[in-house]
Amino acid sequence: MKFASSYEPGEYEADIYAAWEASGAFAPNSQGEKRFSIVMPPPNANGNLHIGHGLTIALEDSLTRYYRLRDRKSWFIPGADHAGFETWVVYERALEKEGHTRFEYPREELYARVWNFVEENRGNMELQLRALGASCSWQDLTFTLDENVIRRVYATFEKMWKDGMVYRGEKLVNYCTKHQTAFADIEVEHQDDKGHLWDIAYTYDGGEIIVSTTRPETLFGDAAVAVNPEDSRYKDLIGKTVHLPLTDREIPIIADEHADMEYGTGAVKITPAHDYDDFEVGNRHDLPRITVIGFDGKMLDAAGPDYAGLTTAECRKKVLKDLKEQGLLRGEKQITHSVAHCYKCGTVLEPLLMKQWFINTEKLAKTAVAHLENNEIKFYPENKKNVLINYLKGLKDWNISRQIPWGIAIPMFHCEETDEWIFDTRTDLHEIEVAGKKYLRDEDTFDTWFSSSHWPIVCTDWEEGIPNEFYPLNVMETGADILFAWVARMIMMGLYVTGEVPFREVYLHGLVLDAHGQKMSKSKGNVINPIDMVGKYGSDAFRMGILRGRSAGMNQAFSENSVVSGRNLCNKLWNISRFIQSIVDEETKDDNIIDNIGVKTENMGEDWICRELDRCRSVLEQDFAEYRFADAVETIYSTIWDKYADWFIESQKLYKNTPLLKSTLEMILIMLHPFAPFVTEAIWQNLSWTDGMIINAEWPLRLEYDPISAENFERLTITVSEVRSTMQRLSELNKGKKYGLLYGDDSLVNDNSLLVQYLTRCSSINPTDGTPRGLRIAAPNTELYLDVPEEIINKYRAQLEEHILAVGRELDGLNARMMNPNYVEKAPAGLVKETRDQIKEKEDLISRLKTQLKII
RNA sequence: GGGUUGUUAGCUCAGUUGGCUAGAGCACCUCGUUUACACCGAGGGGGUCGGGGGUUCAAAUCCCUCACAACCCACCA
Repeated sequence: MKFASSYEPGEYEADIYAAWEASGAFAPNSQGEKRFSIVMPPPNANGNLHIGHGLTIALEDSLTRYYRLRDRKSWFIPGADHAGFETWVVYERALEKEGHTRFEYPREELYARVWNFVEENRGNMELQLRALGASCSWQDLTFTLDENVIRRVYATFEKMWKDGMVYRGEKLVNYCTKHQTAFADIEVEHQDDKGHLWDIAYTYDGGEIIVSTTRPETLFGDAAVAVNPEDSRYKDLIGKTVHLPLTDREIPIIADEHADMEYGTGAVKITPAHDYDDFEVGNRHDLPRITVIGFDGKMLDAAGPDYAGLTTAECRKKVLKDLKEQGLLRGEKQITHSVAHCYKCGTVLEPLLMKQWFINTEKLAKTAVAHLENNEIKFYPENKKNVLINYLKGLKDWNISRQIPWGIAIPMFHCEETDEWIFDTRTDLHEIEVAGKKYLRDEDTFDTWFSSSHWPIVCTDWEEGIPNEFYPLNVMETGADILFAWVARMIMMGLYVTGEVPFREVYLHGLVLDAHGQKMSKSKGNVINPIDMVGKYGSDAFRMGILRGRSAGMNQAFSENSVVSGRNLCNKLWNISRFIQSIVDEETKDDNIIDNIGVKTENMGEDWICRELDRCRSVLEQDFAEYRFADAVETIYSTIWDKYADWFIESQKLYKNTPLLKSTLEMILIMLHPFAPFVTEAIWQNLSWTDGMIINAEWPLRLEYDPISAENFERLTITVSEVRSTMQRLSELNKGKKYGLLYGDDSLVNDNSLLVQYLTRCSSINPTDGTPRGLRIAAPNTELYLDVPEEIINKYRAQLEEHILAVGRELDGLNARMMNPNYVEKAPAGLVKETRDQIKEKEDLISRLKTQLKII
């Protein structure tokens, strides 16, 4: 016997995965006409998978396995991300621990060191992907720093450079003085912080103007004081100059809408080099940009000898003290305002002027919007399309320079003599010579999203002019949280490079929250590790559990209970298989093999299960087409448990149709396989008659059955349930007592009396002798009595009367509906007929129940 | 400030274009060694679908409004 009494996932999973991998089943090697291509959002190469990856893999792998079963050339392309900044932070921390800093090494050496660091830590996440059952084509794994990725990114960048979409601009960037790099707007985390608002007097001949600021240390960079042009208080001052405190500078008072009359004193200091709004104001009024804070977060010489070299915090203190001494500090109040922080170290980001490479996104965004509005990409959930379009319509230029060595070097070289920039791919060199002139490489690297935006292109090896079978991807599955950062950019880049959208459909999953709907975070200590779940309940259980009760785009709690129910299903299926195998073994032993007879239904239970399995198949097909994973899991779950096991297997204990048992078991295994690949394969391998591996099996075809016969069985199940329920209630009145069944003019029960007796576990079953006695079973279209002695029925009387009243209330409701002429006239005919039928049914039921009372 | 989504059983969630008595898993209660399975079997309890209004023969579902929650974007001198 190959089947133990329960399924232990740990004993099978690793071997099964190894067997799949060795067989080459993950490659897109079907002979089918259609294809299915999907890429994995690359997890961090040197990290561990988190619960979100668990969800991603459950979704993507279920799809892949489904389409593989449907005989499509299915290609699930795995990836690994160099995770530029993420990895950099981890590495820098490691360096710090050893007592070093990045500034001790040249960039080339740092790059090599991080490469080794990643290489050493790599492989962990790949093992974890295997544990989750990802059936991805490992030989096609793409690393974000692979040769072909860099080549493609350079080609795009060159094209953009030639198209005039790349420019070098001095703009304010979000700068982390700890990590010493700039961030894109999208990477900035805003937090509400407590701060102070100080009022400072700027004096002029014969008066003063009070400005409010949260950042007095930037005062040295002030280029003007702005007031609102509508503000009558300051009308006469516009055009005059004021003295900038603690300096010997005079700055103009200008009129600009930016100054809010309602806020503070209505006058605001303008510091173009250290504030985004002020930068814009400065541009409008042609103000100088005076940088007073350095990249190390310390004050520069421009702040004056007393302040240069201080940190911003020290400087703020001193400025306030000095202002106070001079009597220029006029007020201080506490406020809460939102402040930009580094999402890694929490340092307050400093807006600093930097020369950076920018992509002009106007054309890219416009093209993307046009294709989106043309419905070339279908979104799940649907509303994300409009969210994306709105974002693209307001998109600003994209800063693609990052000041960290770990990434793809920007292929631009600068000649100091001529101040000219040229494109060149020889980024392994620090300096190059072209036409007798010396050029130095820009030290910066690309924003990771710039290279990641090529993901569908590089993973499918798309090349210009060469037909590519797998591009555009069938679907892009990723987190809703990176809709802007990634999905938007892939669409823009796909269109720019290939002229086509990079994928036909987008499925976005939400955040996986903890059991109480809280965001998981290390600091809260509520992080659930998917691999722990796999160890505890098995990979299949985790996959089904995380898909259950989850819909596109929504942040939803992770419930371990759902994983438990997944585990239970695996065991249930295991035992169903164990039972069927035992029947097959019996027959083999008796040398009574009837395999070659072929699969035929021989009784109504068999027709019924064929109908239910066929319905299940068609619901699953629909669910996969529309990405309704939770519904699919629930459908296959209830088909296996509530239908196949509870009714079909039970009835087969009387009628053994072995060929049908075998073929229907194969069918449920195959239908469950996309979600629970391991247990279905383990069973497939243990069954005596199956060939090959289930991963390569074929999705079931439409099943034939007799619908009338199937419907009869359905009726029988209702009758049986009613008998059981009645018996249970009686048993509460008369402990543990069993009763016999008597049937009257009822061909269904008559023809299937043994089955009815078996399923109801009643003590006997006989035809009535013409005069019915006992308690009539309330199920419709049946004449069946429980042979219960009168005194017990008397005890049951009150319950029965209550039941009749309840049915009567329902009947009243239905009658009221029919009395409404508008309903009869306007509701669909089918529905009205249904109501009529129901009324008849209720009336019949009441009469049956009343019979029970009369008999007494 | 702008936007998106949500509020359904004790908990986590379904409910696809309005239409049977609103469903599932887990939890709960009662009974149960019956040719697989106690990770089991049978039966059962539990919801005026966030509040209020409207449209309709009919609303958990559509519209308005209020409350609460989450997320995203922008911004707060």
